[in-house]
Amino acid sequence: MSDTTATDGRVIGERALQTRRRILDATAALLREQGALDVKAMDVAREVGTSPATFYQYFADVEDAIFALALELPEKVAPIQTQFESDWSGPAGLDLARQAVSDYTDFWDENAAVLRVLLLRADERDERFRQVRRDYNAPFMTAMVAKVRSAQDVGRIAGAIDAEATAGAMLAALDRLPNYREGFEKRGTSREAMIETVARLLHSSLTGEPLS
Amino acid sequence: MSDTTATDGRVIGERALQTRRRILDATAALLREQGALDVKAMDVAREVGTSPATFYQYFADVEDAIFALALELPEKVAPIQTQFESDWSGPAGLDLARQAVSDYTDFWDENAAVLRVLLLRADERDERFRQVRRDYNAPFMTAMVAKVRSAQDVGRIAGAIDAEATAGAMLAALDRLPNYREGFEKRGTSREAMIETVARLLHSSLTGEPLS
DNA sequence: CTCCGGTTCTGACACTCCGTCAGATGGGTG
DNA sequence: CACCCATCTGACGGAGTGTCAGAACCGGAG
Repeated sequence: MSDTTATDGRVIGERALQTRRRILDATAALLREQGALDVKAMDVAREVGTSPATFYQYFADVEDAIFALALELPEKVAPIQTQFESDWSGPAGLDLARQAVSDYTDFWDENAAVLRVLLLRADERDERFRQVRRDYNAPFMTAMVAKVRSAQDVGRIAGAIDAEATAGAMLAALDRLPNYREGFEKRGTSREAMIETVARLLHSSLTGEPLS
Repeated sequence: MSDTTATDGRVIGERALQTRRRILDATAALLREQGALDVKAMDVAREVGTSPATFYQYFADVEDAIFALALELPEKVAPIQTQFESDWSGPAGLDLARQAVSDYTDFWDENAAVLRVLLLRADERDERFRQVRRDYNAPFMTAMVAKVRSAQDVGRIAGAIDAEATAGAMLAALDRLPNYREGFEKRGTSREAMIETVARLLHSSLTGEPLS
């Protein structure tokens, strides 16, 4: 699975790799411009300046191309995931949380179109998208669950709290709020205020330290 | 706008209303079964046992039909929204929060397919879906923002916290977690544990009372 | 330089779906 | 029963889908 292949299973060479890449880039661009429901294989082919048949040489359909884009996300997000692994206790921890939330928000802004399809198809129970969502989420979840558990160990967070659910709720906030930012800004909540607040919620919910 | 019309603007009668309804129900069913990217106008027509032309008499395309389904959500969710308006302070408040979270989760389970498209298209900046999302969200947001503000007034929550962002984060948790439930259950977190935890997070974040 | 063999690309096609119309259908009313 | 108007649909031109067989391309080998 580590070699990239054509739809017939053939391992592809340098020239083909470049074509495949141009198709992926065009798919990402159209996804951003037109939304997930409107991207046609033929649009992508036109955009790349190639024949539709070429598109089908590399991807079974548009969803398959978006899936390939989604496969690239876990790797891209890895540096941010490590930020969630450091110790967030104490006031310095709040700074770390701020940075992490800010970076994650930036990441969302850059990859929103693909992330939305990834989440949508995973929510719709498509197994392969679910697998990618797991790969994508797992490091965040593991890191955040560990924070909650260790706060529970020292009695800072009640045992009745479920660590997984807490981590999931925080990830939910991180994943949906970038989509609301524009609305927030219209009503006077700046990006910074949003990040500050979410960072505090994360910090408090994960470490059990008071919401200062 | 209060009368339901055909695509040519004509106000429609009883028989047509029933046809329209059957089309909407079939759309909802296919949406649940196949996911948003795969529903074709022709599939819907086949499902209803009618000609495709009939579909286009009532809806411009599949998205338009889903939009009509989304329009029905704000009304359906109203009873749950009022639960967010009561006073959640004190331990009795936690009970109210539990009930609200539980009901909202049920609502999501029943309307997941349409909700997902509503959020997706609104996130993709489609203006009419945005409008519906606003109508849908506003009562939740208003109620939750008010809770945070009044907690801030009595000094329970710091002024550096943004009330809108807090409410948004909680709504985010409510909107995404139902989609993760299956995964949670596989890893040992029951629906009840999830609801309990989210209820506590909401209660604590919105009232400023400690995460007990 | 030219020819060769494998790789990559595409024209052409059959099929399905889209979206529109003019006209057929049907059920309520006098 | 006959009419009328709301409703439905057959039929069509156009666009997108997906598949081939063969054309174009490219990097050696001679």
